[in-house]
Amino acid sequence: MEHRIDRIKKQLHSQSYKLTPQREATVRVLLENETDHLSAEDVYLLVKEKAPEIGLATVYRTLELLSELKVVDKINFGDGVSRYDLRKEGAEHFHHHLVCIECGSVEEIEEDLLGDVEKIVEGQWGFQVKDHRLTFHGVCRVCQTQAVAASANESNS
Amino acid sequence: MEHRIDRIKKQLHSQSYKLTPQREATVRVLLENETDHLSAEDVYLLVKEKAPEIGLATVYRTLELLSELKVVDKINFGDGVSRYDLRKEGAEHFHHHLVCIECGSVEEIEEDLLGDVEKIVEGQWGFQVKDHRLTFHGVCRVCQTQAVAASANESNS
DNA sequence: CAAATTGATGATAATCATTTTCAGATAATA
DNA sequence: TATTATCTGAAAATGATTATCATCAATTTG
Ligand SMILES: [Mn+2]
Ligand SMILES: [Mn+2]
Ligand SMILES: [Zn+2]
Ligand SMILES: [Zn+2]
Repeated sequence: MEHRIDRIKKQLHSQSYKLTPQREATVRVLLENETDHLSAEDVYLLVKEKAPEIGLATVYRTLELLSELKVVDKINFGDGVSRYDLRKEGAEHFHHHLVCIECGSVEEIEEDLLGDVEKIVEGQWGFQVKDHRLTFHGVCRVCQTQAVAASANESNS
Repeated sequence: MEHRIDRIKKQLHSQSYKLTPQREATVRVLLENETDHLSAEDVYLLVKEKAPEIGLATVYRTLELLSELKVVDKINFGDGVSRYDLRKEGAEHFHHHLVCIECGSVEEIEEDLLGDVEKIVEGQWGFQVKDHRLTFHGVCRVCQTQAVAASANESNS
């Protein structure tokens, strides 16, 4: 944890930005909720618990800054809000997401999986890939089992 | 063109929606600008040219309706607006996009390319894929050539 | 046919996420 | 220390989208 904050601190300094207390508190919240996909408002409420005087605008500014530095990725699942997702340390590309259309759960895939596809895109379209966004929409494991159970229930009622 | 409108008309009717003049005008604008990625406001301004009395709210309502019917896909490239993209006729999945980080151009890929990846996701994650969103961020062919030209220019100046 | 119901529309107001403004703090620099 | 640039919180502004509501047109009912 401290190690990752140090890392981010150095990244900020390398562009002559400072790790202010507000920024540090924000980064800590992101690290402590790494598996979630928090909106700016979500982050704001969590940061307020440890730094009650922080303003919402500062949270937005910090998230924007971390986005530029590629510490976080800004992502949009189609509800009206942007969500901020910590990039795994050393990851070249953004990770993928599985969004369940039944229950709304979001699962992550760390594996790249797109190596071959990117080769095709570079070769066939002459497009130099720097990053990607991939989201699958479908039915998660849990909802599949529930659907099976429901239909079984139906057929013997 | 008329053929595709007929198709959409039937799709609407099958859910007991009507193809009103406003809805038809909106669909026509989408068909006539198939390669673009229009925002609701964009669509509104274009529809106004052929049906000046239409209201913005109706355009939003129509786009929402077409979204439900999977006639269009609502997409978000990270600027603050939703864009609406006609789905190719008979296409099972949404097509992919190449967004240039230099010039902002957006290119489309109709080929699916994700068959293998989806097999892995279904097999390894037990996630039943229904649709996907894939966007590559990088440098388009045009900007690559310009970059080469610029650096060549630099080295012999 | 006349009356009643329904669905769709346009104008407007309301909502809500995000950005901007600005005056005051804080930290870096000379 | 004086100067300068950076950062901050509060509040106002912005801009996209949604909700409201009175009206209209088509459809159904009696
Ligand atoms: Mn994620
Ligand atoms: Mn497209
Ligand atoms: Zn689910
Ligand atoms: Zn380009």
